[in-house]
Amino acid sequence: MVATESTPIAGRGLRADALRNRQRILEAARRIFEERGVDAPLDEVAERAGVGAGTLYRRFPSRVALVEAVFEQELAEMAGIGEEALRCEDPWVGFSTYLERICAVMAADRGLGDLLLLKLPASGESAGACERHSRAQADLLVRAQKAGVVRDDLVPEDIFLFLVANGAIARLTHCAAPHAWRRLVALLLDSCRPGRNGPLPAAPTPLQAARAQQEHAETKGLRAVSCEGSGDQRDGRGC
Amino acid sequence: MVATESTPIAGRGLRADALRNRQRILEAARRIFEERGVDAPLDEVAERAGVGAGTLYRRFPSRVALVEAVFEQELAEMAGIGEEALRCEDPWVGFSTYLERICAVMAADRGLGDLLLLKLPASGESAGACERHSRAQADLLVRAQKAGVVRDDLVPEDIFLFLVANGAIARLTHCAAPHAWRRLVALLLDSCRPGRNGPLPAAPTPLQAARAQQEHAETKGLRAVSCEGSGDQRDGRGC
DNA sequence: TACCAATCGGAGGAAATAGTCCATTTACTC
DNA sequence: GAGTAAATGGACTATTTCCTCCGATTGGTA
Repeated sequence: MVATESTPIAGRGLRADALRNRQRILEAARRIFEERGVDAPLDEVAERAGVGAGTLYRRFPSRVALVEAVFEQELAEMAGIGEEALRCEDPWVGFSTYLERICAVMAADRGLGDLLLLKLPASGESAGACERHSRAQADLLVRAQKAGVVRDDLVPEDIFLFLVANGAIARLTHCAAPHAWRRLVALLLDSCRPGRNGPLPAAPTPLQAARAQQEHAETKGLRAVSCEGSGDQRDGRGC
Repeated sequence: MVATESTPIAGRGLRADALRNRQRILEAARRIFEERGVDAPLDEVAERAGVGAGTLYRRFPSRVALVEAVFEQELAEMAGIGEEALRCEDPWVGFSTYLERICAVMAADRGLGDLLLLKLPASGESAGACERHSRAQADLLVRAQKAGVVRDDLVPEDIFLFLVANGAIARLTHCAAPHAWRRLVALLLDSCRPGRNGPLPAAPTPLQAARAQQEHAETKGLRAVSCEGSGDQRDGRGC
């Protein structure tokens, strides 16, 4: 395995000025992704970092590489939110505060919000954190169900649906009604309580959810590299 | 008032070939908006219609004009869905089937889905239909609340939140899990039932919802015309 | 038929974005 | 302090999309 930019000791072996620029790029990208999402123009990142476009592209050959480097730490923190909620004794409090906290993150940081809804292609380093996060989500749900405080017919993929919904509200109402997402989350949490509810339509399968996340990544300019000779025909809805 | 293209007898007075082309443009736009949303490239509409870009722009000087002409009828039909649900005797059935039907429309037609979430600037003709639709939505909600089958703390703006959520799910999972939206709608409907629910965070005010819809329209390339000397500074998140 | 105003269509300018290239500059090594 | 490989940055190409302009064409009429 080649030591890439996203290796733990990232950027080791770079010349001092290169290392400095790398850091400035990461900081600029962090802020710009936060404001505009992970599909923000990279030229703008370069400009804000005070480097040329060439420098940015040499350091991070693809948007995926940059996004991974920028959010490496945050991704782990989000998994941490899930694991922390699991340490909460009350299963309902754990489940509900997890959802509230993660949705708050999405509302406050558009880049992280994007990241929670997509699957990075070949996400070498970040894969571990994503894996931990997914497991924490599923554990939170199952624990709450076993305790009888969440309806039994929910599956982990429903959390993905919740996050998609929350992200959309947060994006759309960010300026006009910055707290609208809280209301949606409260309503969704209500709908999670067990009760006299009829049968639900089928949830997405894990595979379907993963494919949706992957397709979403592509719309954000995070397509996998290589793929030589890609036809790249963009038909109507990409199906 | 000048007789514009979107006058009831649209296109009256045009030469025969111009009228024919106008129709072909509308049909092409209808299909392309359905597949890709109302922000699809107009050049593609022209190409599919088999006319030059100039012809399209002469006939419909702005994207707004084209969108209005294309969806004039559908907009009225959507208001009709609401009014039809009001004629349903059971307030809950009316409310829930309205939501299901309108969400189904959004899932099946991305253009209409877009349209339901935004406010067209100066929507001359379509304003009436939108007005009817909003009133029907509010009436459905209030009637269900008076009958005690929907919790009292919901407001009409919550329906907007529901539609935003549904639109996001529909878009994101359209290929991978085409029926996922049904599950979200079912969950949201559950959350509308009255019960032992705690207080909800504040809903967007009508003004806030309207502003969100308007801002959303702008991101779809549906900005109002004129506005001479517009500064047009696009800062980070447009706030 | 013949005329002309209405219409056409596509060439092309402008803006935004992605990604490459290379002449110049600079940090490290000896 | 000089040499060299690394690093730089912005000019440049390509692409996409919007929108305008104008010479060529054609429908409707006399």
